[in-house]
Amino acid sequence: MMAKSKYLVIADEIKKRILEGVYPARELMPDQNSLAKEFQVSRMTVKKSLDRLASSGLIYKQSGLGTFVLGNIPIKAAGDTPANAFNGLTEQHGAEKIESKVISFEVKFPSVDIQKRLDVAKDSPVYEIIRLRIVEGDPLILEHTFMPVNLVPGLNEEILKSSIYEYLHHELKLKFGGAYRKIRACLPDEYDKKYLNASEHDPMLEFEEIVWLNNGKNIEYSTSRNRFDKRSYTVLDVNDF
Amino acid sequence: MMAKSKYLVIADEIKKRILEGVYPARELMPDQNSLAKEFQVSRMTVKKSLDRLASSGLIYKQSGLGTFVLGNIPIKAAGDTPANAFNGLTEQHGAEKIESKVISFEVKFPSVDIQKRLDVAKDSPVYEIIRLRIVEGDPLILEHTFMPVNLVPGLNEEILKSSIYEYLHHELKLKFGGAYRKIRACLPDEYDKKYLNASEHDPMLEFEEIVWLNNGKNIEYSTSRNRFDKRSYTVLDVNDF
DNA sequence: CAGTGGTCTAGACCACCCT
DNA sequence: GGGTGGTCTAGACCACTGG
Repeated sequence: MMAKSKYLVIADEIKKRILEGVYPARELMPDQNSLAKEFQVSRMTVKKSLDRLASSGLIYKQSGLGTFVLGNIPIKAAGDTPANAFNGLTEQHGAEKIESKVISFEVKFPSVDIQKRLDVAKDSPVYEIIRLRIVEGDPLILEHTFMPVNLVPGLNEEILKSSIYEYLHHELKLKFGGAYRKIRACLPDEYDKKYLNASEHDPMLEFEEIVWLNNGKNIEYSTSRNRFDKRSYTVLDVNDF
Repeated sequence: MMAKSKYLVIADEIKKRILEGVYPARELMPDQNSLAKEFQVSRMTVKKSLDRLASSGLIYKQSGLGTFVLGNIPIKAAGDTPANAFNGLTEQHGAEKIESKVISFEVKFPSVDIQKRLDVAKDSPVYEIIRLRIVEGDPLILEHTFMPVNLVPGLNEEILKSSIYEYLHHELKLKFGGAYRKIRACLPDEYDKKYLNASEHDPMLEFEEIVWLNNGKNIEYSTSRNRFDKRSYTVLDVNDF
């Protein structure tokens, strides 16, 4: 295991100083040369640290002027669910609080749509999984997932009841490369009514996604739904030009 | 104006090669040293180009192995609306296709909530604007916006009918620093029914956001709604560890 | 004008992967 | 071992900002 990079250590330290008010919000913080001298590193390394903080929305750099500390974001709350986050529910809430009920677990040949979305041949089997995720006794999300069998050997109900991501990462040693998600509102269907206690006209928030591995192979296509009053998604957008 | 940086030029060229299939999907592309030699730059510069492409989801780099070209994203479509994009509707659709109807345009003292969200004093006036955005004759989005008057002097109905962003950027020379958005589903209210032709039980997709400038000052707090069947939002998430 | 951040270099060492 | 990408350096030049 490699030691933590200098630029990460420095980024953490600067972040700490910002959060503690050592570098106050809405003011300039020390310039890159001073920081480089203080931390005994080259300016490039300091810049890399600042780039990180800038892309997380904590500071804003302006050539010729300096580096501003930005303020807190008023509508940002601790319970927010970032729309770009890989960690499944289990990591977000902790394994104790979460429970998974397997509604359906089948293997089948993929439909034309699923062939396209997972980039698999028509005779290459896929799992089709429907799971209800329950947080602190409250039914939260209904997941409808497809995964190629050849990429996920040995999947079973026991795993589905705990954490698929855990299995993929630690047992199969797979690494995610990225994901593309679509968020929309929709009407409830029979499953939503049955499992999420949605009434006839409760709006549903739907989350459709494709996840791929670091080798480019698609590992998952899924649609997840939750009741409109249970969950929203957040996005941070940082301007970079 | 500065000339385009080398690393941007190189990133564009590599992107072009990927899209044209010179570097085929799901295969390794040339290593950084070869590219550095080809483009007559240092390896650091090539790496910077590749970092850009990696964070846009086009390639994936793995230490010790090489750089993979990733494939197309199946559910990604040309008409997708990225949840992280600053350009208003006008830029997304082109000024000809879009029309804005001003439902309400007022100046008032901010409520306690708005004081917090815009970080303004209680006696510092704010604009409250309700606009209906119509694309190709179709009512698409109902926007409810608050902006501090002192940051946006001279706002008038004429501007509201065309493009606020245009005014902010080109007339007032303001630059956005970032935005934080929450996406959720909700029930239609009277405005939605009246202006977006939502029926009693049509789910609505709501987009709540705060936008700040590069100096950290909050320029806008708004909630926008569209009918569930008219629009969805997309997010690209790239794994970086 | 001096100071800022952005870019770029040539070279170095490292951890990692495959053989 | 040989090749990959990741990090880091010491220094350089640039464009932009402010006084």
